[in-house]
Amino acid sequence: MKDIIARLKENGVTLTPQRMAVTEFLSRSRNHPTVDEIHRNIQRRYPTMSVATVYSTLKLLKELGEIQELSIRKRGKACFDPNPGLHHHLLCRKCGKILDIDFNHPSNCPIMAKESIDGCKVEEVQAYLYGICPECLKKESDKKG
Amino acid sequence: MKDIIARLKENGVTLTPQRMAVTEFLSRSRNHPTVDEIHRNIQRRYPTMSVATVYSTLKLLKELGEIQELSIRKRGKACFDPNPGLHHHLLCRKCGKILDIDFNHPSNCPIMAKESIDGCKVEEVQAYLYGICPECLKKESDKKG
DNA sequence: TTTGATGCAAACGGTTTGCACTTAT
DNA sequence: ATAAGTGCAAACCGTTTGCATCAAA
Repeated sequence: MKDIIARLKENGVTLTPQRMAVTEFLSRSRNHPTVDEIHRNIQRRYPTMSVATVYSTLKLLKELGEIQELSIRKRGKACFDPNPGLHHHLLCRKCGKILDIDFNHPSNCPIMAKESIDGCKVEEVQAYLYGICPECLKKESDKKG
Repeated sequence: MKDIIARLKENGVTLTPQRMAVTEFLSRSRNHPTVDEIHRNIQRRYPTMSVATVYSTLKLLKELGEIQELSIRKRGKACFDPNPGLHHHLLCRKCGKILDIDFNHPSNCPIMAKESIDGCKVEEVQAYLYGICPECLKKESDKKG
């Protein structure tokens, strides 16, 4: 969080209150917010905050490699991840939440052979797991007694 | 191809020329076409073919489990896969094509432990590999001499 | 005749764009 | 004075929807 602001400064980015607000909110969030979630939240403090600015800030942060946009969408809306590094995601089919999943593929997994799967050069892998999150699993087992 | 038509018939689906055309075209295609790709192609033979019908047919085929819609998009457009089974995809960052990738995770891969990754129950995995397709790899090595 | 599929056009919703206004250098 | 960022509204574009028309059982 501190570091990201520092890096933005280093990159000559003008740190306006709006950009700070987006950056801060996204850094704190763990639920891969959509544009309107970010926008609505920030509007509580900056009533004039516009969606256009949210979009432009997200674009900026993405280009600087500080955040990432997921390949998948929440009900048709883009969602953003403050962690730009490689990791995977689970989509809970009960509650719709998207959770970060950290795991490494074992060395005998074909996708580790980064040079050749079906003759393709693989540079990055994003796994989307579909299933049920711990919270919803707990609810289920509670119901059963 | 024959089988899918047969299965549709079994399911009591009215096999209109439009539905046949969509089904046929998608079955033959290997490049995960978008709605307008499907539409444009079919319009050559059925000039009155509407996008609405393409959408409704794709929805129908999806619900019957005969095709799948990918989680990712080609320039913002949904793309469809005639293979509804579990497999993965490579997105070529040179030419933008989406290729099918078939591989199985080894048994020591965490995502095979379907009960528990970070406390989540995993039911299905879709891996999106980002890299370079064989065709573009060839072009590259040809250039180098 | 009734049912359901089609085609058109309008509506919808997320995202992008253009432009006037503001702010900081 | 110049350059850059913001906010508003309109435009954009893929998708969905409503409805009149058409075809089949």
